[in-house]
This record gives sequence, C-alpha cells and structure tokens, in this order.
Amino acid sequence: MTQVELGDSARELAREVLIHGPISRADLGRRLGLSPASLTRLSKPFLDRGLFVETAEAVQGATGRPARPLDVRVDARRFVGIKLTGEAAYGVLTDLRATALAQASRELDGHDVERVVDVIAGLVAELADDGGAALGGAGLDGGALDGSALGGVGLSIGGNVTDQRVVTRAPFLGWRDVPLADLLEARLGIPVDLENDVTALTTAEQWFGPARAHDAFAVVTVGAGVGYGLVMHDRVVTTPDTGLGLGGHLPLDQNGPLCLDGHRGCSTAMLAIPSICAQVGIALGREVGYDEVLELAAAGHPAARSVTDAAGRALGRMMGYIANLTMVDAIVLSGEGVGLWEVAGDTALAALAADRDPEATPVEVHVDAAGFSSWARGAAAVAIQASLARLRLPA
Amino acid sequence: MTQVELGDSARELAREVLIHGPISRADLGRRLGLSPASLTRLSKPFLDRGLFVETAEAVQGATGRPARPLDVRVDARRFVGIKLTGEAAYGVLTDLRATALAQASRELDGHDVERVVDVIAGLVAELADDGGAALGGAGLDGGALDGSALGGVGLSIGGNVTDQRVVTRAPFLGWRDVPLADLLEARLGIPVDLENDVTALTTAEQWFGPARAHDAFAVVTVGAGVGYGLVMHDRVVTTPDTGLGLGGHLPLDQNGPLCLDGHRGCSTAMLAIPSICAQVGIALGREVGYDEVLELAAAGHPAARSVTDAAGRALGRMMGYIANLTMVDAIVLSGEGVGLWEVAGDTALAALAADRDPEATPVEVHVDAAGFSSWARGAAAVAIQASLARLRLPA
DNA sequence: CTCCGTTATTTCTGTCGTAGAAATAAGTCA
DNA sequence: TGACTTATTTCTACGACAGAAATAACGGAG
Repeated sequence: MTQVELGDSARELAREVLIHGPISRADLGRRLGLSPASLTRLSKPFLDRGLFVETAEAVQGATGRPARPLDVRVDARRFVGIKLTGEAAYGVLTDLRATALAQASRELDGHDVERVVDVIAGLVAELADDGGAALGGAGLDGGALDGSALGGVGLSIGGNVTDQRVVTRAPFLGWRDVPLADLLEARLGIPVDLENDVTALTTAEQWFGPARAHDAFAVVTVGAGVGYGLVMHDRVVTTPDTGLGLGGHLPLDQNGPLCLDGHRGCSTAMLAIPSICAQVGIALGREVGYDEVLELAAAGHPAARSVTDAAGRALGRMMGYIANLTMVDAIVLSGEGVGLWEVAGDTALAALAADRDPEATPVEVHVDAAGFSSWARGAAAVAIQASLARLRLPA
Repeated sequence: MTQVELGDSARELAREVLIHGPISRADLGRRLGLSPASLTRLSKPFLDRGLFVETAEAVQGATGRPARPLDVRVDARRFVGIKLTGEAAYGVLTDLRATALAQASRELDGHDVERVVDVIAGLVAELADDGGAALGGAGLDGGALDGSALGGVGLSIGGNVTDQRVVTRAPFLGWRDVPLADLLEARLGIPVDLENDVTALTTAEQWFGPARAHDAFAVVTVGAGVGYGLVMHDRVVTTPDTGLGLGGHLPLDQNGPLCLDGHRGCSTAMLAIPSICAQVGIALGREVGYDEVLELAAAGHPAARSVTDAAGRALGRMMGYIANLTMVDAIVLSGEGVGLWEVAGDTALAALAADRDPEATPVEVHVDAAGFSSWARGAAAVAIQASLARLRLPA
C-alpha cells in the first residue's frame, strides 16, 4: 500500500482521460496501445482515489456490453494561474481542465522581488477565497477531492525560466536568476511552477484547446507583441532560445511600419496592438485605442480599414510560412489582440491560401477569443500538468 | 533459439551504434538510459551475429578498466539507392553507413512502368556487379556478413509514397498508384523500399549527416526545384502533404523573378538552377549553364553577381524563417545546386543574421557538397533503415 | 613487482509491467 | 429465453529490466 509515482503508462492514461474524457477503456486501449487487462489494472488506482469517475454513456442501438467511460473529476482541486507582466499580475482560478472559474488582477508597485511576491501572494489568496478554496492545499494524492483546496499555482512570465523554478531572465521586470518558485512556495505553502508565458499558453492549447487532437500545431499570440509557440509530435517545442520571441520579428511586409528594433514590416510592426493603434492614430491625428480601431475598421473607416487589411495580409503570410515550414495543419490564434480576426480574418485566410499549394491539406485556424485571460489560463495549465507529474498513488 | 524481431531497446541500440559508433557500452548506457546489465544483454545477439564488432580504443592515461567500444560491421552488406527522376535513374552502391562505393545512372526510354522497372533492375545489377555483390541477397540476419550480398534497395522519387510500397503520385512520371516495390522485388529478388525523395534525403542526413547529433534540424535542397525536409524530436516530419514540396514556393523577394506557378520571388524562382540560369542568360543574351554562372559570379561578372547575390539573400531569408519558426539550430543544404554557397554563402549568412535575434543560438549551416548523388544516397539510407527494421536475431 | 583504486563489463537474481486467454458482465435482437 | 456481441475483469505466465555482486583490465604508487 505504499505510494509510488506513476509509471509511463499510468501517466499517459491520466493525460489521455484528462484531454479526451469521457472515454471508454476500449478506446483508451486503442489509443494507448495497451491491452484490456492493462487498462483495468492501470485505471483502478485512479478510480479508487476518486480522481477518475465512471460515466454512463447511453448509446442507443449498439450491441455488446455497454462501455463505462472514464472521466476526471474536474472539481477535485482548484488551480491558480498567474500571468506576470511588468505592470501587473493577472490571475485566474480554474478547475482540473483549466476552465476559468474566477479572475482578478493587481497592479505592481515596483519591480522589487519581495514586493512582487507580496502582490502575487495576495492575488492568489483572493482568487482562492473567491472559489472557496483553502490555501495550504495538498497534491492530488492526499486529502478530500472536493475542490476545497488548491492543487497548485502556475506562474508565467515573458522571458526565460529554468526547470520551472528560477526566472533566469525577465526583461520587463529587470530580473536575473530569481528563485521565484521557492519564494512563492514559502509564502503560499503550496507548489508553484513557473514557465515562459508563450510555452505556458501553448501547453494549455495542447491539453485543453480546440487543437488538442492534433499532434502538431502552432500558436500565434497577438498582444503588446507577437508570440509564437509550436507543438510537434505531441510535444511542446522548447529550446534555450525560448523566451526571446523568435516569431515576433519575421519579415512580412516590406512596405510596413517599423518596429522598435528597426525592422520594417516585421510581425510585431504589422500585428502588435501598439503598432496598429499608432498607425491609425497618425491618420486620425489623435490617439486611438485598439477596440476603437477595430470598430472603425468594421464600420469601413478608410484609414482603420487600410491598417487592419495590411495586418490581415501579414497574418495570413505569417500563417503561410508557419504551415509550410513546420508542416502543421492547425494554428491557434490567441492573446488580447485577436479581435483583429473579426475584421481581417477573411483577408488573412486569402493571403494564406495564396501562399499555399492548393492541393495541400487546409490549415485549420482556431481563434481563442478569451483575450488576456488566456495567458493566466496557460499558467494554470502548467500547474495542472505539474500536479499530475507529482502524483503518487498506491501500488 | 528462435529468431525474434528486435525490441524497442535493441532497435535503439542498433541505431545508436550505427550513428555514433564506435562507442562504449558505458556511453551507450548513458545515452539510452539503460543499465550496464541491459547493455550486455542487448548487445550480445548483435555481437554473436557479427553485426557489431568490438574495437580497442587506446585511451592513454585513463584509469579503470579500458572500454571495449562497439561499432557496426559497415561492410556486412551492400545497399543500393536509386533516385528516380522523369528522365533517368541515378544509383549509388553503399555500405551500412551509406558511404558511397560506386555510382552509375541510366536514362529512361519512356515512362511505361515495365520499361522503367527494366531500367532500374539493370542499374541495380550493374551497381551490385561493380561492388562484387550478388543479387538475391539476404537480410542482415542470414548468410555471411562479408559484403558479398545486397541487403536491399531503396528508391526515392519526387511525389507521394504510401507505406514505402506504392507510388501514389509521381507527377514527373505521370504515375498514380503504382506498386513499384512489389514489381521491383519480383525482378530483383531482394527487399525494395520506396520513399519520397526529400524524406529519404532527410533520413540520410538524420542518420549519417553532419547534423545527426541534433535532434532537430531542417534540410533545404536546391536543384531543379527547391525541397524542404524537417526533423523534430529526432523524428522526420512527414504528413499527407509530403511530396507536394511546400517549401518550394515560399515568398522570399517581392522583386524577384516569376516561377512557373506565377509566384514572384518565391524559393524556386530565387534559388532553383533553371531560374538562376535563365536570369543570367537574359543578361548575357545566350544560354548559360549553372557551373558557368557560378564561375562568372566568382569572377565578379556583374549580372551573374547580381543574380547570385539576390539568391544568397533569399536563401538567408529562407533560413531565417526556418530557424525562427521551427526553432531548429542546424540547417543542411543539399542537392546539385549547393554550388551557390561558394559564391553567395556569406551573403546568405548576413541575411540570416539580419532576420535573427542577435541573442539567439547561432544556426549551424552544413553544406552537403556531394551534389546529385545525395539523392541516391538518401534512397540507400531508406534501404538501410528498413533492413534494420526487418532484422530478427536469436532470442 | 605487488597492491590499491578506478572504471568497465558480466553474471545472478528478483521485480515489475505487460499481454494472452478465459471468465464474467451487460446489453440487443430474434 | 437464448444467442450473439462487445466490454471489462481475473488469472497466470512471460519478458525486459535493474540492483547488487563478481569479475576484469588497466594505471599508479610504493
């Protein structure tokens, strides 16, 4: 009756049920290449623990013993995801499938590490309280599975993170080698896992997003800048350069505006919110917000229309490069700037089609309209994933 | 003493020794995550069969029991690789590491399947004879391992191949659904494996190329067209679109010439041999061959220089897109058009650097100067890989 | 020259994860 | 009600693995 960490097959089973549940043992066996006997053996500890539940699936007209599909108990634990920027911490409370239950944010009053830790801890406590979840929670393998405890906190940040423990580089905060996970765990008393923000968001899309059935897809985020993530062979691609934002400065339009780095018509210059607002603002002779830009474009205002059309063509071209070079057939658009899709999505698709062999598989484009909270939700996904990785069940 | 197919660990061991040998069991254990006991158990059948050999590595000054590195017997079998185009079949005879031992080619006298099969069979027989290897050979698990027999034939083709058995689409030959592997095996009496030509070449670079230590890299081929292959997480990326040549028409220079499909400044228009020759030919007012173009450019001829510089910038830009979007840090250039690198490689590297974050990992560029025979060698690599996949050893 | 220390490899043995086969279960349909 | 189908469980054997100990082959110090 000792608790042991999950073997490879058990871990894959847990992930498969989390992502595709409810699902029968027979289907799981087919997907995982395991025998019926193994499925029974491997699922029993999860069922005994209460992490898996069986649902009754009414399938009318099918012969044979009815399947007893397995699912995860989504409210077993709550998780908090925090997206940290240079100005604020944005948080979301979620269940085991990263479904947002509450959200909140707090501004930072400076970049001093201890002050930031204070703000984050306060935000976590607020979110936990909102969801009726106690701090000082336990992993998935101890205590009641009734959503009354936090399973963990995920925190994502623009920059480089090492081993999910240390922020090695965070340009917006001016940080180097900050052991943020340890500091937060000391304050909160629950596990904390860090990740680069684009990698975190990509992880969320891999496990919980509309492209989760694809074993290869790309993620493009549009916001203050342009971010880019990639999943190949069912694994998020990360390298030592993750955090530099290599997708943020692709040449897309040689007649476009300049970005801060002096690149004419690169992805950030063409797509980022500040750049789009600035271009339209010049034409209007006044500052203009992003929502207004999109409204003006939707209403046919010439200057707004011109800028968003060029942005749409640039986005389509970027998706063409992505699909043709990474050979993915699904792309997820996320971030607070995806409102652009409403006014320029058709233009983007036309540009993509122009750069793509007509015989090639069509590229699915999924738009995650959740806006900025997707970043925090990505952080929650990191916490969920880490929680599963730490899980130990009776042998 | 029954013969069984290799388990996963044994197969990985064979591949690791083939790619990185000579290598000690201790190092193999570290690379494969296996215990010393497992290394001994798994390597014994290979040693008994004579496929592995032990080398004595003189390491002066090291303490402890000297290592007995394992290597493959490269001359255990010969392999033939055939690259089939619309006009000819090009062949190469290799050893177990795809090292070319002989090469030959034969023109096709039409696209009739039976006639093409005749030409290929003749070419294989010629190459086998050149290398003193008998047809009607055996797999790696039967007969003497002395290079006196062919282990198999690989054949690569531009287009789509299914299960390494059927050419489902070959535009240059006008073929659809041709069971070429069966037809050739009936004629030759040895295993034949088919593959898309870019996938085959990518496989060869993965197992035997200078980038083989990277678990992710891209391959760009320059020739009559432009081809593109990708390895991610140590696996060649293939999709149903493999064969369409999605890397062949990337927009790279909006002031470039047109390709046959009407794309201005796409990769084929900028880099392919026929396009470069045509551009220089227009300036010279006469037809000009590729070798002459490169010579003129090297000598500073203005028109040739201009065309190859533009091509270099386009290549650099393409490599920038590849590295930034696939996150690889190695790119292999191959094909009969890589002579371009001699005259425009510096220009290409400068263009790549301009599109790449200066803090990002430098991208290694490897140039495979073997020319057209790389295609045939790629086909041989497919045969070698398939031969290993079919291997059965005593339990 | 002998002994000690180090590293590599082999041998022995037990453990663990797996699947095949049979049994059991729960439905539909005639 | 019985036959058939499909799902799941139980029982049992097998194979792959690693831990530990033994063996091997060196270099270096005394």
